[in-house]
Parts: sequence; structure tokens; C-alpha cells
Amino acid sequence: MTGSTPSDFIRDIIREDLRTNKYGGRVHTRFPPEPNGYLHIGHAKSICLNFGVAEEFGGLCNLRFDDTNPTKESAEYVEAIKRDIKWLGFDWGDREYYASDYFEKLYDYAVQLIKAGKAYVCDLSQEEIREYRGTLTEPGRESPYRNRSVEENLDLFARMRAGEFPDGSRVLRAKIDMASPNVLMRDPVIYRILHATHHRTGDKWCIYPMYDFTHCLSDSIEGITHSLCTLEFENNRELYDWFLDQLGVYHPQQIEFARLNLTYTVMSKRILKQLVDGGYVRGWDDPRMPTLSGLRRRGYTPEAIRNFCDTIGVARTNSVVDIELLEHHVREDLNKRAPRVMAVLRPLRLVIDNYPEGQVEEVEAENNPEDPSMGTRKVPFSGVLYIEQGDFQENPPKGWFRLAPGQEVRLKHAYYVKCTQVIKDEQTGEVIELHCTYDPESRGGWTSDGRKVKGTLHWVSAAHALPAEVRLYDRLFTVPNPLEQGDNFLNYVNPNSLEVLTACQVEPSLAGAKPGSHYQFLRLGYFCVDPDSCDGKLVFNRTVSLRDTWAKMQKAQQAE
RNA sequence: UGGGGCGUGGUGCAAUGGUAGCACAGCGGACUUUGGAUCCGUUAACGGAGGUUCGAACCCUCCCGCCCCAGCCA
Repeated sequence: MTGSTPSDFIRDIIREDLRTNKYGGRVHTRFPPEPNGYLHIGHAKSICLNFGVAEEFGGLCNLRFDDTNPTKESAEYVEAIKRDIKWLGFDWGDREYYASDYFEKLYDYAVQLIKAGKAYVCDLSQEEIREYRGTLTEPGRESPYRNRSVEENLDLFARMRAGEFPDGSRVLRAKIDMASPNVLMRDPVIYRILHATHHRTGDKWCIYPMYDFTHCLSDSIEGITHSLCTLEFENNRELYDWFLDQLGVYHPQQIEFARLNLTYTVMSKRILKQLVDGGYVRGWDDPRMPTLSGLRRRGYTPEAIRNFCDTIGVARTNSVVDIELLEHHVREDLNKRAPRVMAVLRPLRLVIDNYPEGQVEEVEAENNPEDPSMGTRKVPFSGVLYIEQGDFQENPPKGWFRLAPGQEVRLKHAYYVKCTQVIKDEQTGEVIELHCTYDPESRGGWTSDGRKVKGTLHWVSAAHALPAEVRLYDRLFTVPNPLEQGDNFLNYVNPNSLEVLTACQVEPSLAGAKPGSHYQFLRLGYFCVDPDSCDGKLVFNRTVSLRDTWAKMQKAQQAE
């Protein structure tokens, strides 16, 4: 954790409310997801805000599912959402609520509105309602059903509930102002007929309240003090105020903030669902997804995500955060905690000609130079090794520290080796094996003569290494803002976002590594054991590569 | 051409009438048995024009740009 307590305009407001005793010293927030998809990192921002604020000011934060649309929601999503919030490290105690728990009360509120002459049953079709609503610049017209008697409205609404009418045939509308410059105030629909089975209430209801009606009243019922939501609900606030005032109930304070956007991805449950359903990714928890379950599978830690959320702050400006900032936070977190191991992703055979035939040594390797308390381990070394194909070049460019004909490098924790011979495939010319000599005096990777060996390579002993599959991930989209390209965002899904390497070799200490455990593959990046792993088949996901200044130099040179 | 919002380095966030700062990215260097990490240095911003004021990123006016709203979605 970075340590410092965040400060932003919302916390300023809360501090002021506490000072003036606006809510009797209470701070009570809520995180209100609709269970129609998996949570993404944009939700993490909201979760960190709502739970964080409550914690900081000695208040409470409820978890409430806004489950008013049974056609899109499911218990699977409810469970996934709970899992992700817990994983992030937040606790809603016994305050797990559902808007559907309030359906009866909400119905009573609607009846109360009807009795006050503030709501009516409207028989206009969906298309007609749209036509009657007017446009952004022209006022709407009043529905011919607007002035039904209270008795008739009461009767019709009761019969809507009783199931006498088909879907879409009637709605209950608030009677506000068809000429309001705020379109949301032009007699909005508050109940619709939906003969659909709800994941919690089953077939008890065939009418369901709309979000605008439900949300503000649910907040009111729960005694929420600060109802934090995203900017697009700013226009809805006037409507919420109207409901609350007409009903004369407790009035929470809504404060809007900008939602999180990240470069090279999308932050919309609807669109993420499209990627899942369209087979562009392997599921909601695909490691390329910005979902919390995807990030978890990828190897992101809750701490990294929370630190990230603390860093980006909370404001009212629409913004797009560079995904590199997120990557910075995983690296920062994993650097401290991930044990170092050696893994060769694209193996190249290296034979040490002067190494005693059949000899095997165990070299000592530190588990984490950042944290000596993590100890050391033994790694087997022998005369036949694998190194990374990319660590050898026959005709190296300027500044090359790694292996090349005649060049000496250090094998991490082991010995210096010098390349003496390059063996190629006669057909293809591809380098298939390297021969080297080693310096027995350099055991441990050091000599007393002060010889300068700049390059250090990772390696595995061919006879001892374990085979593994490694999945490399790249950005989900090829452009920073896929939704703002003018044409279909699907055209910008990165076709190379997943690369599966099946011939990897990893050091034997990785045997039995548990899914979810994090490692730094020396010089390569941070990797996480995938749940697809099983006995005899290790599968790793690359969480994020290490910063690679050499690659950056190469790239810069190529650009010139 | 209605209404509601928002404009600070490349990106994100501060400074709330008194020296424009932090983080990431970038660039340069030191160190290094990870071309990692770490450390040091450095480039770079108040959308524009007026006004108020001794003094404006901050207050006022106008202009410009961007976002949201016309679901029986949330």
C-alpha cells in the first residue's frame, strides 16, 4: 500500500457533512451492481471508493444488487460479483441486500404515487411513448391516458400485478412534466410488465420497477448518506429528487464521479459480454479481459489493483488512464513478493563440452533479491542446458551483452560460459544447438580475477527441467480507444492478444506449483499458475513482462 | 438550435486569491550475478479572450472544445 490517505472532492464533501452534522455523524455508502455480468476494473474503482470512504470515516458500506431486470440477470453473476469483491479485500458484513427484497415496498410507493395523482397507467405502445416524448429540442405531448382517475389507475395497476395484461401492453408512469428540458422528467416509466422468472423472486412478480424508481428508493430505504455514482447519472438526479420528495421519504445525497477508462480495452459489461458470447475471448475470466476475474487469472493481485485505484484518484473529468499505470502497480507489488525462478520459453540446446560427462551440481539461488527472508533454493546444473533462443545471436548488434560466437556470458547462479561452436539445421539454417566451454573457476557466477562479464542468462538443465505451457498475453485491442474509431470496435480486437508456447522448460522446483501462485521468471516477467494446470502439465500465464530497456533501445533504433 | 456537466505537462490527479506540485510515461546518468529492482538528475501544463484584484489555475463575462440525456436497460 502506498500509505497516504486519499483525498478528493467526495471525501471533502463528506468531511464537511461530518463537520456540520448533516447526517448525525453517519457515513453510509453502498456498492450497487446489477448482476448482469462480471465486475471489471472500473467497478474496482467504485468499490474502493465506496468501501474505502466508509472505512476511513468509521461508516458502513452495503452490497446491494440492483436486480430489477430479470431478463438479463442471473444467480451466476451474483456469485461471481461477491467472489470478486471479497477477493479485492472488502467486506459488506451482513449487509447483503437486493433491490428485489424491496419489491413489495416499492409497489406500495407506486400506489402512494397513484393515490397522490402523481402516477398513471399508460396504454401507449413503446413506439408511441417515444413519439410522445418529443426530442431534445422540442417538448413532448401528454399521453391521452394521463388524466385517468385515481380509482382507475389503482385498479389497472393492481391488475397489471395480477398478470391480466401481456408484456408491453401497459406501463405505470410518473406524472411530471412533458415539457421539461430534462427528458427524463417527461413522465418516465416506473413499472413495466415482464412475465419473466426472476433469479430470486421466481414468478412472484410479472411487473418490475424501473431502475430510476428503484435505485433512489433503495438508497433511501437503506439510509444511505452518500450515494456515489458515475457521471452519466447526473441527469437522473432531478428525477430521484422528485420521487423522494413526492413520497416524503429519507433523502440520500447523490454525488457523481467519472468512471474509469483504460487504454487498449473497454469498460462496459455489455461489450465485454459481446466479446465472451462472440468467442473473441475464452470467457469472462479470460486473462485478457479487464474483468476482476480475468485480472486475477492473469496474475494481478488485489493489492496492485487497490493501489492503482488509490493512485488514479476520483474526479469529475472524463478521462482515460494509461494501462501502463496498472502494469506499473502489478510490477511494484509482485517485485516484492514473487519468488524468482528460471524458465526458458523458447529453448535452445546448449552443450558444455568441457563439463565432466554425467556430472550434476546443485547451485544455490536466491528466491528474491528484494527480500532475503525468502531464502534460497538449489537448482540442478549439468552439461546440457537450455537457454532462451533470443539470448543468442550469431551476428549481434552493437551493445549486445548476451551470447554470441566467442562471447562469454554468465549463467545466473552458475558459471561463465563461452560460445565455441554454432550448430545449424542443414536445410533451414536455423541454429539448433550451441557448444560452449565453461570456466570451472567461475562457480557461483563470479571469478576472483575481476573479469568483466556483462551478460547474465537464465537457463535450465535439460535433464532436470519440467515441460510447461506458457500463455503470453498482449493488449486486447490494437488501438487505445477502440470505441472511438468511427467503425465497429470489433475490427480492433487484437488478433495477436494470445500466444501459446507449448515447448517451455522450467526449473524443477516448480513441480506441483499451485494455481494462482505468482513467480518472476528471471529476466522475463511475472507469471501465474493457471487453473488449467494439473499434475504433469504446468500452465502459466504471463501477468506482465519485466521492463525491458534493451527491447526499448531496439525499438527506438528501428524507428529511426 | 433544449437541459445537465467537464477543460492543469504525453496520461491521470493536486494546488480553492499568494513560488503550479505528485505519480506514470519519456529522456540522461549511477549501480547491478535479472538489460529487472534501486538511486540521482531532467524535459514538459493552467482551452481562448476580456474583466475584478496589489496579485487569478482558482472569482465574473463571453467564446471555443469535449462528455451525458430522446430504453418498457442500468
